[in-house]
Amino acid sequence: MQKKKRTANIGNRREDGGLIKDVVKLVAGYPKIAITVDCVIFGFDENELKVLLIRSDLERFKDKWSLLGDFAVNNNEDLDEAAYRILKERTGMDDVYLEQVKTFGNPARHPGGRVLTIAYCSLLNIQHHQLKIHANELHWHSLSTIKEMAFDHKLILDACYQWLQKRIQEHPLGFNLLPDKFSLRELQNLYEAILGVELDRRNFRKKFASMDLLIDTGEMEQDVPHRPGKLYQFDFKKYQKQKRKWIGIDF
Amino acid sequence: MQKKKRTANIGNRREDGGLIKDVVKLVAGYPKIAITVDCVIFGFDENELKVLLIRSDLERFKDKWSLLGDFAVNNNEDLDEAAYRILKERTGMDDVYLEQVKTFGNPARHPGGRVLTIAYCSLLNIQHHQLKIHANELHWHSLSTIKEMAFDHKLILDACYQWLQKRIQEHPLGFNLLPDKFSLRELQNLYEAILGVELDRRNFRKKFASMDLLIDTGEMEQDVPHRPGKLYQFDFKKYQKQKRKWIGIDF
DNA sequence: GCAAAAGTGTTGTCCTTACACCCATGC
DNA sequence: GCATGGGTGTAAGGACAACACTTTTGC
Repeated sequence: MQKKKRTANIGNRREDGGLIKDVVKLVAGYPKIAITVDCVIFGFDENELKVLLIRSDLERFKDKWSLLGDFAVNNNEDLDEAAYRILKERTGMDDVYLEQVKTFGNPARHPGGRVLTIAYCSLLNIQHHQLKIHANELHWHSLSTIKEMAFDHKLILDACYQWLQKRIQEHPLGFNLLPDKFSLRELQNLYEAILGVELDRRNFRKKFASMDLLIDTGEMEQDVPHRPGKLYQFDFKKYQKQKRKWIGIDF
Repeated sequence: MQKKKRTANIGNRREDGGLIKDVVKLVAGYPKIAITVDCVIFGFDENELKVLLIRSDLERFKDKWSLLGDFAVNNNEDLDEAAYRILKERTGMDDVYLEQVKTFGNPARHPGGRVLTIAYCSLLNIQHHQLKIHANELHWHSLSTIKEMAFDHKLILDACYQWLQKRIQEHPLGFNLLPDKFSLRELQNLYEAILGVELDRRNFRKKFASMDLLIDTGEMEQDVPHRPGKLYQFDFKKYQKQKRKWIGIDF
């Protein structure tokens, strides 16, 4: 509002109606700020949703937990690549599911100055992906035990959790949290843990049976102190083929 | 991978186990890049979804259309505020619906160097919000006529359109595209235009009737060459109260 | 044989879909 | 009076919710 004059110069347009030729100079003339990519990494273990955190190493946030992140976009990498790189560097883990969730830019969110953070959400199977790096007390936390965190990381975590709750109902993301082969009970526990509700076992099984996207491996659970359940795999190929567009109005 | 050594310095952690005290210096030491906020502004007119664009004033993109955006986060403003400011500056419009959609960071997306863009989606009623600024041939385009655009703006536009298609089915966003008082026919036209489908009139009306979120204003359409329809308002207050959490699995 | 979880069907209710006729207005 | 869209109801089918008993295994 009081910056009307500024915008005539700062915007990518000129008042004389001519075209801008030197785009490098144009971009160079603009303010720049620091960027981080932070990953909210969810796992599932002991029927609980877990999140992978480290101890903040800022004096300011002593004893507080922090998401895995790093200053990024330094190199010639896309945002998604930056997120993968950070995940790899910080945990030694590879081949994990990653998706961009939201960008956080509150001017006061970092005590060291303006820092923009692009939050990614990651889902992985705790068994398959052993942590290979253990700096900063990197380990898994039950979601329910997390109260305060460094920076605005609690805000980011909450946003990613809400995103997950919604997303898992519409897309088959959840399988990334489970072993390749899983029982229906494990699958149901996963949904119950994420959504925070109890589901009817029969209806749950019927639902997945009717989708016809689970492959019966012929194998059974091992070493369980009760009747073993069948193990299934999710048929990603089939899902890709038959993805359908939902049309409806519901709010 | 080949940057293992670098990350030990670049990451916000230190190998000696000590805590970082000077956070300002820490942030200052990191690479910074330019940020823009770009707005995909949708309107609805003549039963078509429209989007507000300007002519790019970069020689490089001569004659190409561009989203409304600006270099941002210069001031002490949050991202949402920056988006509002840009909208106001570029169009003179105020009080519009705005939501963050996605951040784009491909290293090659701007010819002038690395520029990160946070895309916002905006919905407004073309009648209510008259354009007050007309620089750069700012005007409304039918979505279907837009082929090429400057930068990766077509990609951003497509992402926002997909976002809108999904979002409008789950949230009462659409009313932002309509006048305060609207007929059921207008509402249905809106949904049909956005979703690209035909809907059954009776079922559509029944659906909204059963929601009980439309207030009958008692007024009727004026100057229509046929039987005038009733005019309704959306009951935002009531909606806020009864928002319910959807639990289901569907993919 | 007991504990613990696997596996399985039916019924009622609700939501969705498909479909056709009369009504009010402008011209 | 005719063209145009407004307004309405019903029946069939599909999805979802609620609910209980038998089976298999480990101990």
